[in-house]
Amino acid sequence: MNKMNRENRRRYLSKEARGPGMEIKKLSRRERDKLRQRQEMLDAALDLFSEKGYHNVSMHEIAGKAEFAIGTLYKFFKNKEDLYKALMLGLCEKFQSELTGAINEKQDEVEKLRSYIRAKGEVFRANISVIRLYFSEAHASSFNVVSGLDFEIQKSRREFFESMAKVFASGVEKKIFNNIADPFLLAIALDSLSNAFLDLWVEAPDKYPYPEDPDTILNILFKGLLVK
Amino acid sequence: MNKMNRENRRRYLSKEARGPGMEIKKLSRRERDKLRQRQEMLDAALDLFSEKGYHNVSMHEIAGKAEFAIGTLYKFFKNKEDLYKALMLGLCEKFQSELTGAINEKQDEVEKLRSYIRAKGEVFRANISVIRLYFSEAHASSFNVVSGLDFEIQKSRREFFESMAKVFASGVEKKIFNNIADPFLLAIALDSLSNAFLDLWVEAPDKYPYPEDPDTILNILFKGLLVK
Amino acid sequence: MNKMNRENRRRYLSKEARGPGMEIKKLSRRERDKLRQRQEMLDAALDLFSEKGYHNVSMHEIAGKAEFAIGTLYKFFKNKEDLYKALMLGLCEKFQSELTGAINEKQDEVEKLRSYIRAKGEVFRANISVIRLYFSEAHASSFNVVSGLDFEIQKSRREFFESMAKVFASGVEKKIFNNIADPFLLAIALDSLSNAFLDLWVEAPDKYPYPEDPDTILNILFKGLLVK
Amino acid sequence: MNKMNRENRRRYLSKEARGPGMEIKKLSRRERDKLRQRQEMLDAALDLFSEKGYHNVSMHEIAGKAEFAIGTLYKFFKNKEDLYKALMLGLCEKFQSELTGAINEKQDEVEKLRSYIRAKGEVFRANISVIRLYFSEAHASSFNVVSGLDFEIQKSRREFFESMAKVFASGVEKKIFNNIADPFLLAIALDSLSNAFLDLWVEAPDKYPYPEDPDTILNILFKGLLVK
DNA sequence: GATGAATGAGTTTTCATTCAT
DNA sequence: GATGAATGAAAACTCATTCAT
Repeated sequence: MNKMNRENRRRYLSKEARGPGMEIKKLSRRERDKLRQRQEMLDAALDLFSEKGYHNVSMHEIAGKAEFAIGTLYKFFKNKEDLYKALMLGLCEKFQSELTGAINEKQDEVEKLRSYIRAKGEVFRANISVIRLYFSEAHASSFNVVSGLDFEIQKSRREFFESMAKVFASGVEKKIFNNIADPFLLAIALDSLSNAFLDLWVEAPDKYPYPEDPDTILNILFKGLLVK
Repeated sequence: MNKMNRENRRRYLSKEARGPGMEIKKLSRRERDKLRQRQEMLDAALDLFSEKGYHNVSMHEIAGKAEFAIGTLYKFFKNKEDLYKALMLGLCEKFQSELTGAINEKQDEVEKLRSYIRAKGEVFRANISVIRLYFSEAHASSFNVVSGLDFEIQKSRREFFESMAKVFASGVEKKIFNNIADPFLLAIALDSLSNAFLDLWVEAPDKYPYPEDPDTILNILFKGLLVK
Repeated sequence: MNKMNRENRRRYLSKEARGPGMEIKKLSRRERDKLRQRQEMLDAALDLFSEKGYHNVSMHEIAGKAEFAIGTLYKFFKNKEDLYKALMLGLCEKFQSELTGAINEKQDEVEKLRSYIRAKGEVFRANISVIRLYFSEAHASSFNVVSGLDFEIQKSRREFFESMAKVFASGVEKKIFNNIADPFLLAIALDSLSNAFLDLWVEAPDKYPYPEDPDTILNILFKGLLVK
Repeated sequence: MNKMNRENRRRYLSKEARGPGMEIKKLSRRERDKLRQRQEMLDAALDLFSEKGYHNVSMHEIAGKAEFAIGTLYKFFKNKEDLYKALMLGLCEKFQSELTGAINEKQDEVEKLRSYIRAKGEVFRANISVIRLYFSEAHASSFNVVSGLDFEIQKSRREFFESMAKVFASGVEKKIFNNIADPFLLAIALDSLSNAFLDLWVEAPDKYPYPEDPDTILNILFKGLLVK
């Protein structure tokens, strides 16, 4: 069952990741249909979970919204938890890869950070409801709704932090940055700082818009607070 | 939830109930009893929710643990959601007031920040499971398990940030701090930074212990990252 | 849960076993009500199971027939299997005790056997549908619908065979019976022989009525088939 | 269900299908294929039902094990009950015919009975799990899981009893047996007696092995229990 | 006022069966 | 004729909530 799931996931994600090449032709119509159906189910589930939270959405509701019979839903996901995990994992990997892309598309270290902050804002803006869901039910888990979800997600998060830590390390090496803290901690710090701004924005979009200029956030790290 | 915790909680809440001055005398025995009963119910609920999460605890379980009849529980809280809200609100106010206390007990601005960081570590250490519960089910809510919870909690959170913003503002005025960002944003930044360290600690207490020395965190703000 | 069940069962069975003494007064009205309700549920279940078989009866159906809410049914029996076990165990013990009584009420060994055969006919006549249920779903189990049911039932059956074996042994000792086989096997033999007649009767009551005269059955054992 | 069993079954059933004489040639390849497929389905069903019981096996499982599509299964058997009936009927006829064979292969009446008892032990030993299935779900039915199963099975059983009754009648005629009871009842009696021994063996194979020597069972009928 | 028995709507999940390809 | 994806009715069981005692 586990194996099956992993394969489903891989197939799904490879499609996700796949560029617009000609590889799409390799999937038979049957397979493409399945993939589309699966995605329709995930989309329906996402809408409902986002709106009402995991425990307040029934499988019947999801099936109904996706316009499939309940049995069909269970053909694709062995149970509610499995569906939730697939949903979250897919989304996290998508977001992570967008942010990683934002870092990689620039050469200069400072530009990488700016690009990251901008991309993060965009990802949030485009996916608020999902992110709310993530924060409300998946984060800080272990004992959570869906235990086990975290392991894979944390891993991918850790990987992301590592790649951002490399940006800081390289900046320090090039003497662009002062060596004020462990690069990994700096990565965490920048992440949390941008989260804080996003949090404000989520709660009061008008009063606290996410800054257009990434330096609004970066300066908190860049300029020393303490007068020497 | 260990014994110490329960006592802390009780101590706090009796203060809560007491209100300012000697008004305690104004409560009749009847009223005091009710208050005690209510607290016993909340304590039981906290233990269970922390352990298993909101949706995996039944009202019967709570009533059982608190040693009251289910009907009595419903006399005090009109439904499960109401009970959950009351619980969370109480806890948040307690935490907020401990952190406010930590700030107020020092004169010097830098010391206030250090004291805050230390206190936050202690609050977390002493209340992990509650905090996990908060993050997993209450945070980023409004659309959440328990809609409406947020309003009061956000208000008290906002108040706290305001008082921390004053610390930064006053530090700037005294030329202790450079004016690198809006004081409110600095408050948010420090909060999020310490949260990030606590997050690391929660996920891997051994690998990422919460720093003994508050300056480990503060230096990320204090020292400028960017080489001038 | 197990403990609770056992207590329920004991309470139930002691009532079952209890003679018409004054002990009944010891039960509060509350307790008597519970017992009556429980019995109403078991009665409804018995009717339905007998008619349609274990797997073709739903808990809702049982609750409906007994005129209780489904939740109430689950207050009394933790699940469908538990209900079935309680039902079967109660019936088996009741039957066993009737047969044991039939044996004990006579002094003479041959009379004991006759009394047993008569009593068995009566028990069957009065409880066909139950017995059909027993044969169809509980017997020859181990891998059956309700594994574990057997242990207690087999035990009580074994005990019954032992007491019948004693009748044969005592008959042999008194030189009433020839020592043609192990008394336990003779008990088994008589049981199976009477079962065979009952089987015939069940399948074609008119063509093969269960014999009025117990000797019709007994003679198959009593008189030697083989010409010496 | 071991390999030997499957082969036995196949051998038997091909005979079944063949019918008497060389009619096998009359079946077209198409028809022979169908018959083989049908048998493969029944074999798979038998294995699964024996292992888990009627209600715990799904049609999909059966189709899967038989390596046919579910639709194909439904081409052969109009529903699950129909499949079950066909399976049981086939098995009963097989067993009945083996026992009839055992009787017919001897001349002497006493030897016929001995041969029957031995054969019955062998049939049981080789088919316990099926027999358990039969006892647990099919026996004493009509009102059972699968109503209607019984009619044909009872008919074949009746036929068998008739042929055994003839053995007793003929023995009486030859003055080998005393005329202690109706020959049909004697047939029933011997059947039930051997069942009882098999029952003991099924429940405790070590404690109550089915007797090597058929006379252990026969003597209960042969020798008179009652002292004259 | 306290109690806890009773309620029944609602949840997840399974599986026999159909029918378009 | 074979296939197996899709269906949806139905089952077991839970639990927030009510209300008669």
